[in-house]
Amino acid sequence: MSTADRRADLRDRLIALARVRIETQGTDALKARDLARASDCSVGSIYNVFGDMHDLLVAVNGQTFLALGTHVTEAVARAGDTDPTARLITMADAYLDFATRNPRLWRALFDTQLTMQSPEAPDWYIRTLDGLYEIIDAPLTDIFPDLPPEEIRLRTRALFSAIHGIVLLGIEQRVSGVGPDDMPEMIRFVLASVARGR
Amino acid sequence: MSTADRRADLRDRLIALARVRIETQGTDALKARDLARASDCSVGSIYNVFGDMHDLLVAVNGQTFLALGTHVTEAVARAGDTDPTARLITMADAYLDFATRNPRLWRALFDTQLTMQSPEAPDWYIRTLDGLYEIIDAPLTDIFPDLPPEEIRLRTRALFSAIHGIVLLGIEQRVSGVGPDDMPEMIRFVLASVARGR
DNA sequence: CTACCTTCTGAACAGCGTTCATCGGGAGAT
DNA sequence: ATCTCCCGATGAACGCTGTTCAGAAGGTAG
Repeated sequence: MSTADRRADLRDRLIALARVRIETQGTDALKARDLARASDCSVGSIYNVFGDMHDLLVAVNGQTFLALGTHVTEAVARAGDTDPTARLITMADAYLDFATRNPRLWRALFDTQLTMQSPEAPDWYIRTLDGLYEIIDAPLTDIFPDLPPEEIRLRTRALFSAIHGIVLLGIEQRVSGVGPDDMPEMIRFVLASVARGR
Repeated sequence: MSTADRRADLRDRLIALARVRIETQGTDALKARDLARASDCSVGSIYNVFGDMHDLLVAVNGQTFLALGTHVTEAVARAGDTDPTARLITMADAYLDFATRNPRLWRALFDTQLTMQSPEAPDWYIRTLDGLYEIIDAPLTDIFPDLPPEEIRLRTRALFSAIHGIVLLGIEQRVSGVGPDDMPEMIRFVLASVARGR
């Protein structure tokens, strides 16, 4: 077993352990010493595999982001809607469903402020997000057939951000009186309005 | 000068200093020792005034939240729009403007996860948010005169969350290709669609 | 078997929020 | 004015972080 293999092994083990920690206790539960103990290696070895703890969080987020993408994509494929409005709602519901079932992993995607230190987003991030955008572009193009692609994309980003905001504030229960039961109705209100605005 | 007065004084000084720290360097720059040095007191005194550092952050957020509320309210009053759609857009633009001009203070409002430890939101938080909701209710009632108040409030929360999402992802530049220039257009797209859905 | 290089190790370091035994100064009684 | 006493202020100390790096351990080539 080569050195590279062992490093890859440790890397996978650390990511798996880190994901469990985040899933069950949240991002703050990622501790170097705890992971070293659980993965049966020294704290120093973690830094041979990841530059720092933040890199490990990013690695977990990469898996989460991919899982989120397939969750939404499969929901759209499964529903097989032809009506563009229904397709938008299916996607938003799938997004809400993923966030509801994996609240801490989903939160972890956003509570790493990649805005401050590293302006350049990772490549996989751009590509995965772009894949998500493309499947939103499709129904929007059906609804607004006369708009140029860049106008479609602007609306795609607006809708994604809007749904994200509804899910975010809903899940955090930051907004008084918002129960999880209200969220599908809120999603339908926004998406149906947009679709009707043809 | 009584003890209570001195405590109140220190409290105000600490809040002011903390706000400057957050404004210029972000929430992570709130350090007990740094604040003690700057406010010319001991670290222990901070804990005589605030239960812990988180309480201090909440105090700063309280001021920020009030300022945000008046910023939006004044923008609506200044514009004096009669058209409900224009009023919604004025409010959303004011929200965006506040977040753009005070990005770190605005961020600080949300990166304290009040979701985990303290389920009960502070009283002032509920009341301020409710005041914000009421001024959104008004134009929405104009647009949907036949809806009962609770249906109006549901749409109010949906719109607030949606605009919040657009501003959030726009300001963090998390979403690839979103420039600050696009955000007013995205806001208008969502709000105009909703208003047209009368 | 030796010599060398790479990898792994965990004690050590700097810094954090928080606590609490200790101290000092102001308020009230004499 | 002086003495007590008590309560708020203090900052060293505690336990916890992430991160580093001198040295140990181990594998490999000669």
